[in-house]
Amino acid sequence: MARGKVQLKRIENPVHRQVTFCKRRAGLLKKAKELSVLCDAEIGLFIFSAHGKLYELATKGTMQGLIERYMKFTRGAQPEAAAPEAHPLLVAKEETNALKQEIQTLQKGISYLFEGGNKTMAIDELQLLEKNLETWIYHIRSMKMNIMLQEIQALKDKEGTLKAANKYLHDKIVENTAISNFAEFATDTSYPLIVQDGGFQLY
Amino acid sequence: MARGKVQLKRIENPVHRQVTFCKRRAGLLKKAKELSVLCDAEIGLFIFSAHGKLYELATKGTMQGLIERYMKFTRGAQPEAAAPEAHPLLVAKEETNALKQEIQTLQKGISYLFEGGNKTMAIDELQLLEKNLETWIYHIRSMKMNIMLQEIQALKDKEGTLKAANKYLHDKIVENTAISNFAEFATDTSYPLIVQDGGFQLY
DNA sequence: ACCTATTAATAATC
DNA sequence: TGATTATTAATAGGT
Repeated sequence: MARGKVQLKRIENPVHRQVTFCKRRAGLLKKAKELSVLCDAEIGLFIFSAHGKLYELATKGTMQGLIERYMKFTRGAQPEAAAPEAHPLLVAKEETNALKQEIQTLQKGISYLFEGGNKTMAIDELQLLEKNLETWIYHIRSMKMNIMLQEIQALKDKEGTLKAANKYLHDKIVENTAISNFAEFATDTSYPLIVQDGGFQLY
Repeated sequence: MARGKVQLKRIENPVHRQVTFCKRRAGLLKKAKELSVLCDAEIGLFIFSAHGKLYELATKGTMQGLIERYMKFTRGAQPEAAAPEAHPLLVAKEETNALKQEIQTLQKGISYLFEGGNKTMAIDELQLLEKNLETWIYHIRSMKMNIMLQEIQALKDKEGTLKAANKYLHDKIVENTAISNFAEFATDTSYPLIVQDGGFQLY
């Protein structure tokens, strides 16, 4: 993607290869993060350099957790007859992973908050604050959400009632007109009697 | 990288999100293959879509094999205290407890932050934190709020239209009845033609 | 490591 | 889905 096409084969010059490895590795990790954020996907990625160094990314929880999920998934596809839930050790490890993930989520949030680059704070102070932020946001958000969801539901109910009333009245007019022979009235459809449903979706 | 910058946040529109997921997933897998070929690296990549579907790439051998290599590598890097290996379940439970305690400690911190009694932190650090915290909360909140307020407004608009249509129809009936002497029709008010405004308030 | 000319990826659109 | 295309993003080659 620059100054000349690239051939899809091993770069023979070791210097070029190393440089390209660094650059493309960074690019790949960035792309993986972006995909996970943009599309709500969970991604596990590990790269072994030619010299055996490991680079990894787990977009949710730990790599261990993602690998376990992967194993479970593939095991499910290929039923290899293994009693999964019976082992208390597995259960305990899953719980551990869940907790680690919770902590990681909080840490991710704070790093977003401070990505402006103030490294001057103590780690313990930062960690203390992380949870506070999440907790507070969660409470505020859920309260607001509840209120608004209530209002939306109330309005939707009201809409239903009005539509029903509307249809009832419209029917009455048609019926009435038929009896009275008010022909011009029966054809008066200029007013929007029916309102289309909108396309809003909440989640 | 096209027709408009992309924001690094979850794409809310489900259609856009799905399309982007397909495209970027393809791109990511391609990039991973390229990196492995160009730079002689071994790459394991798995992607779980939001709906749980798995996409994977292993540039050398099977994913299982790569995972094993990964495990071996990380195990080597983090030598887990050899001694208490006697009882793995106990170890796992201890880890769980430690993590729970960590979370609890973090949660306690919120009272520090919002009850004014913390002399242990530097003032300027606190002020910086508060400011960032509020900014972040504001952003999250306003995004959600905007979506919901839009829906509420749309529903209110629809309600207004329906009410107007309702009133128009009702008037027509009254007028029609007066002309036609359908006395019993004019007094038919049993149906709820008018809906009272509810008492919800936001803010 | 930093710079740019280019290529590659892809968001919007049909 | 599958193309098309206008743009942005990534990066190869150089300094």
